[in-house]
Order: sequence, then structure tokens, then C-alpha cells
Amino acid sequence: MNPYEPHAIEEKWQKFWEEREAFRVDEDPSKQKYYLLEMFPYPSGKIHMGHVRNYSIGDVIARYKRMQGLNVLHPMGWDAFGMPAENAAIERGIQPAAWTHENIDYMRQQLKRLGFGYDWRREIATCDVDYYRWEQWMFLKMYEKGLVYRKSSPVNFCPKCQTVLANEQVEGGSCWRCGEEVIQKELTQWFFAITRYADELYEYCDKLPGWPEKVTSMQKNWIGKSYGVEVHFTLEDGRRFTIFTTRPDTLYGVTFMVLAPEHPLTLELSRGTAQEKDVAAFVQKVKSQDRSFRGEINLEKEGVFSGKYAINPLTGNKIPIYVGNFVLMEYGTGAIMAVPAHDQRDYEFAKECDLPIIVTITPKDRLLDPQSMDCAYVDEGVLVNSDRFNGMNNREAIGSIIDYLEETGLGTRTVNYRLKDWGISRQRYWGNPIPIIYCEDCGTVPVPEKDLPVTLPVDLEIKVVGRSPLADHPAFYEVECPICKKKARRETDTMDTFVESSWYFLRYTCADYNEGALDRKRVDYWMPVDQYIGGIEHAVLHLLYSRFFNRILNELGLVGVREPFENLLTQGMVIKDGAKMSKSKGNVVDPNYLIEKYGADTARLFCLFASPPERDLDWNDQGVEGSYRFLQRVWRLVAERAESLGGLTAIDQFPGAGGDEKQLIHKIHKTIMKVTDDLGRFHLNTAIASIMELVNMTYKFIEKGAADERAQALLKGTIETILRLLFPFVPHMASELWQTLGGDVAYLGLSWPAWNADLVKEEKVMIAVQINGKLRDTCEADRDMEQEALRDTILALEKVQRHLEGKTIRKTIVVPNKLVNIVCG
RNA sequence: GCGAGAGUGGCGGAACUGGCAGACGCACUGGACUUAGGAUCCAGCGGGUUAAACCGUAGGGGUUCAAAUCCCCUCUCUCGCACCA
Repeated sequence: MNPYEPHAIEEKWQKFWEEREAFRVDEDPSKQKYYLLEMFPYPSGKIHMGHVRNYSIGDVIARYKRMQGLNVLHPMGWDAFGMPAENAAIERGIQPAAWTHENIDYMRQQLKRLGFGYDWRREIATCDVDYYRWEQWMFLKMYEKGLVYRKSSPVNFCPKCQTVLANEQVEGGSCWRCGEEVIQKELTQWFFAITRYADELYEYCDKLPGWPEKVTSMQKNWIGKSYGVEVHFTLEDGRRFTIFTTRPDTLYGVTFMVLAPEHPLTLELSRGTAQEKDVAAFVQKVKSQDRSFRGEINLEKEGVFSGKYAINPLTGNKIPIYVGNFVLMEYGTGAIMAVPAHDQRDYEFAKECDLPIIVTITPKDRLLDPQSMDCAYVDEGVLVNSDRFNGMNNREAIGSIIDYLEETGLGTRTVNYRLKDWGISRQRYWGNPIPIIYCEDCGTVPVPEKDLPVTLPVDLEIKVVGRSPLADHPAFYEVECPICKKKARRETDTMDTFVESSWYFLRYTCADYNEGALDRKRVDYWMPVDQYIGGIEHAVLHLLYSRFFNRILNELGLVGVREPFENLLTQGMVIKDGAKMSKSKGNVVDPNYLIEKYGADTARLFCLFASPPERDLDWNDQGVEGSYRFLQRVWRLVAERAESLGGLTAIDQFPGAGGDEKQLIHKIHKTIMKVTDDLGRFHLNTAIASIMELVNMTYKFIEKGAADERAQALLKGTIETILRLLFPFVPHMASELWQTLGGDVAYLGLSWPAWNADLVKEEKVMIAVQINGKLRDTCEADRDMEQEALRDTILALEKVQRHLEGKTIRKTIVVPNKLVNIVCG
């Protein structure tokens, strides 16, 4: 017997697949398609365990679906633009392009070494002109439709990365990539009008049954849809200003208003009043505080009187207008009505500034006294001090008051969203150039389609500066205006790299297409993605952007579907010693080391066996040993008897089988059923466990003799089933052993075993015998045995008799083929 | 605070619609084979007991013949959002 030598075997089969283009796939309308996608990696240098896990899961599913006869698209590519390339270039004086392509070459080889089966003809690197040129074209189309616009606004800026970040890319006030504290900066930049799709993106979250609820709920949370009303308050001079509230039921309890420091009225109102200086100073102070400080939850409420009053439209009361640090310009209208009796923040502010409190909702069981309240009353109750609405339940009052406001023209029913438009300008070099030209006479001019692509120059020196290095590269930015032909300046910002990842899955379907961005025919054959697999960290970023982008491309007629990803699987992180693997923690396991020591099959198997895909995987070196041991056990099982089994015709059943043979036949078919079922639900760990059981039983079967030819044929059949079930998980070993047994390997990769339902059922079943719900005995019985007969058998059992002694049977519950419960007392 | 999810042996984890809790693996213990074993094989492995009884799925109640699973309350942990009006 040859010993198990993973390296030689793996190299052999990888070469075999490569030579035959085994994973090449073409559109074939006669076959059912299956588009399986894993999130493409950033080419940072080398593959890490998170990738190994992600892609192992994907590879199992892809191979399994192929074995089931589906036409499987399983592509791979590179999210190749981004800052690490630029940083590496600055540190080492090399070109980002060179650095990136080197990394890609290395990592591609690593993926191949792990035996993942991709259709490499469809490989994409987003930094290639042939990719990003189409994105520029899409930008122009969006520009035509008014879905891209430019505005000046305070933006999140990471001082370390020296660039702008979208709202989604700020995590708790820090940069999502480097963790540096984000500051606010006033910049003019380009925005994608994602808010126009806010409602649809929100509502469709409930129409994505194949997505984990966690993800859709995070997206809904992020979009932050809330129903309310815009209410118009009047200034003393008669001018109106508008606030947004979700609580119109508390309108009669408004005792003051608060404006955000950035609100356009803030400085204006105080002008010429005694408050002018105070307000100006306060606004200055708040502006100087950075965002994370401002967002601090326990930040003390501060504010100053603006010097002016407003009129409550319902009561006619004159109420003071304040400027407060807790009101955000970005949400609603940047101005609020304050109801200290029923809103905790307003309450705190009222206490701070000594403002009156009017109760308008009271609980049923007690009276609220504004003097003695120590916090706002926010629960349900009945309206008081609310004129015609007195006595109503406050929830019902919301609708009635809104109706009244609309009738009288004092307010409008509105829906407000937390989601902001997506700022995509980045002051960096290694990204997709925004195809825009600024001309002194003609203004903002989109690059004409015929002039695309705007190619990113690859011959410039890269330094750390607070703006794109392209801005120091005249050869790039000096252009002539496409309209007037005068000297003009090219936009030097590049696009957020999340733009590239928002449509790469579409380009895979037609990666070689060069007559346009997408070949609709092929896109339509493959889309939507049947199964998407990736990390939870992209729950709102990439996944939300992609849903948005796909809608736009749908409207541009490039894609037929509205939602790009039918089913989503979010795999957990790889944990070691209680923390996510990271260089700083020093708990990284290098996939290369694993491959060298155990081979790719073991690395894959362990990643899949140690825990179910959605959960975090706790890395355990001894567990890897266990997986390795199992594979060796399988190896020995087959290799030791390959010669003697070689000439036999395998069988997985025969009529009249009995004893051990019957048991084994049953186990074969049951295992096929179980593994098939588990793979359908992504329970890869339990699928492996049941294959292990079958292997264990096969060893037992051998141990017991099984010398005659029929038993040997059955043994061969069992082994073949094991190999076919194992193929998606450990394709190299399965192929090698299959071949050792004289099988056609091309066939192995294309045949998922079927089970015989009759053989899954056992003739004898074990019945659990309970007395008063407690297990007292077990008993073998014939399948589907007559209930009366079963009852008699069980009552005759010694242990049962002992427990029944002196008692009367009240009831007997029989669960067919499973359990009998005798109730007595 | 809001939203989502989780809590099962020493560990990773099983148990689809309520029906024998702990599959499979790791670790551990004993044995076999061996000059040797960190290889392999056999046996054991929730607590408890000579054996049983009994106790066990975060804790407490409930529904049910029967609950890890369903309902209510409490606790703990993880994740996301967070002065969102």
C-alpha cells in the first residue's frame, strides 16, 4: 500500500483539472444554471484563514451542485483598487500596479494550491482598464440621469488614510479600515443618490427570504425609515420653519424649540439681539468639537437661547427657540420641537436651561406632576392639556393629529430616512478616475463617451499628501474642455473602491465582453446569484451598495433582475485563543504552513468540520490533527484493498441481504440521504460527521469477516459511495482513491449518489419505552408493528413490569416506530 | 436605549416540524500490538452510584403524556445602530 502523500496527490489533480479546464462553464439554456459566488478578496499579499474558510465552503457547494448536474458558474477575481497598494508603494517605492499584480499572482497560485475549482477564464481584477472603463461609463449614465451629483458638505475624513469616508465606513467615530479617529472636513465631492432608493431598499429587505435576518435587519436599521410628520412652526415675523417629528401626539406639550448649530436660521435669528455673541460663540464651540465627541451618548446637553420665539401652530403659544448641541443637522430638518415631559433628551435640556414642562400624556394609574418628575414619561397613556384631543389614547392620537395638521395645512405626513447619499470621491490615487472635466467657461463637463476610458497613469511618483497624487500630475489633469476646447482641469479624485465591488458579480457573467459593460444575454442567463457567501462585516457596506447599484443597472437596461443576490450565507470569523486572527494579536495561522504540513484536503476539511459555516470557527491545532487522521483512515481503508477490490463490480444493495450486510446497506443509503440533506442546508459539519460514521461502520464490517465475493462487492460499493460523498470536501484524495479503484475520475466529479428510500428504512426499529415520560427501557420491534402487539410486547418487559407494579395504566401514547409512553398512577 | 442573535459535557459541536440529550471530532483514561510510540487498533468517557434511584441543555415559572425545542419572567454574553427628534 502506498502511504498517503497529500502533496504529490494534490499537485497531480490540480494539474489534471487545469489541463482539462475542468471548471470552465458556458451558458447552456438546456441546463439549469447555478451561480455560486464568494466575496472576492482584496489582494493584500497572501490568503488568510478567513479566505480558506470562505472559499472552502463555496467550493464544496460548487462541486456538489455540479455533481448534481447543474451548470455551475463559480468565478473568482480581485478587488484590486485600494489604499494598501498605495501605502505599500509609498513605503517601498514601488508601483501600486506592480505590487497589486504580484500579489494577485501569488494569491491565485495559493487558491489553486487549495484545489478550489474556478472558471479562471472569467477572472477579473478591478484595477484593469477593461474593468474600470465600464464603471466610468456607468458613472456617466448615472450623471445623465441625475443620480450622481456634486456638492460641498461636511464629510468624514480619516487623517491617517488622508481621505474621505462614506457614512457607512465610519465605525463608532473611527475609520473602518485603520481605526483612526475620523474628523469632519468641508469638502466638495461626488455623491450617488442612494437615498432615492431608500424606501425600496428598505421594503425589499422583507422580500429577501434567502438572506439571514440579521443582515436584513442591519440594513433596515441602517436605512432607518421612520414615519412621522413635518410640522410648520411660525416665527414671530410670520416666516415658517419646519421640524420633523414622529410624536405629533405630544405637540401640545412643546415648550421650546431647538435648532442644530449648523441650521441656516441659527445665526440669522440671533442677529441684532442681545444673544448674538453667545450664539456665535456656542456655534463656534460645537463646530470645533469633533464628530465622535459630539456623538458621545452622555455628552451633556448644552445650548443657548437664540433671542427669538416661535408660535406653536396648535396652541398659538409663544415658545423660545434655542440652539442645542444635541440636535443633528443631518437628520430630519435639523430643527426639533422639544417636549420635555415626554422626551428624555428634551427633559434634560429643559432642566439644564430651566425651561417649563407641560404634561400632555398621563398614565392610567397615576397623575404626573411636572414639578416632581425626575425623568420624561415616554410610555403609553391618555392625552391631557391637548384641547380637542383630550382623552384619546396617545397612539390613536398620532393619526388624528396628523390628519388635523394636514387638513389645516400646518403639517405634512412624511417618511424620514437615516440613510444619506453615498459620497464616493476619494482623494487617493489607486482607484477608478472619476470621468469629469472642469472648465472655467463650461463648468462641470462629463468626459464624452468616445473619450473613455480615463486611464489611470501608472508612471507617477506617489507621496503622502492630503489630496490625490493625481492632482500633482499635470499630464493627467491638464486637458482640453470637450466642449469649448479651452484649457480645462480633469477631476483628480478617484471613486470609492466599493463602487467596483458593486457590480463585479455581473461582469463575471461576461468578463471578456468588450462591446459594452455587460452582455445582457449572458447576464440574464446567470443572474441572479443563486448563492452568495461572505463575511458578515459587509452586511451594510458592500451588500447595500450592490443592491443599490444593481437597481440602477436594471434601470439602464443592463440587468434583468432587481435584486442581485437570491440567497446569502454569512460565514463567521476564524477565532484563535478567543480573538479574531490578526497580526497584532499574534494568533495567525498561515494557510501555507497547513498546506505544507497536512495538505490542502486536511486544511479544507478542518475548516468545514470544526463548526457550522455561520458560526465563528474556533481554531484548534489538535482538531486539525483529527481531520488529518480521518483522511489517513480513509486512505488506508481504500488503498489497502484497492488491488483486491479492483476487479469487482461494486454494488450498494442486493436482494435478500441480512445481518451485517443489511445493516451496512441501510447505512449507505441513510448516509447519502443525510449528506444530501445537510448540504442543502449548509450543515457541512454534520455532513462530514455522517460520512465519518459510514467510514467507522465500514471498518467494523471488515473486521467481522465479510470474505465472500458478494460482501467484497458490497464493500467496494460502500467505498465508492464514501468517495463520492467526500469529493466536494476533499477532491484530491477522493479523485486519487477513485482512480486507484479503477474508476473514471471525470465521472466522479459529475455524479452525486442517489439513495434508495426503501433501503433507508429499517425493518427493525428501536422503540424508546417511557413510563410517565421517563425513559425506562428500549425495545426492538418490527417497523410499523401493530400497535396492540407492540403494547403487549412492551408491557411484558421486565423493567416495565417493575415500574408498573401496583399502578393502573391510564393512557398509552404511541409514536410510530419511535416511542411508547405509558401513563400510570 | 433600540434592533438582532446566542447560552447544551473538560473543549468544538449534534439533536429537521416537541418524542431515547450529548451524534461526530478533540482532549482524557484503561487495554492490545510493540525495543519504543506522539503510529494503529479495542474499550470507556455529563454528574452521581458497587448497581440502581436520582440530578442534568444559563436561572425561575408554565403548557404538555412528553420540552434543549413552545409560552412568560430573570440573568449573562456576542453583534449591529445609537442624543435619529
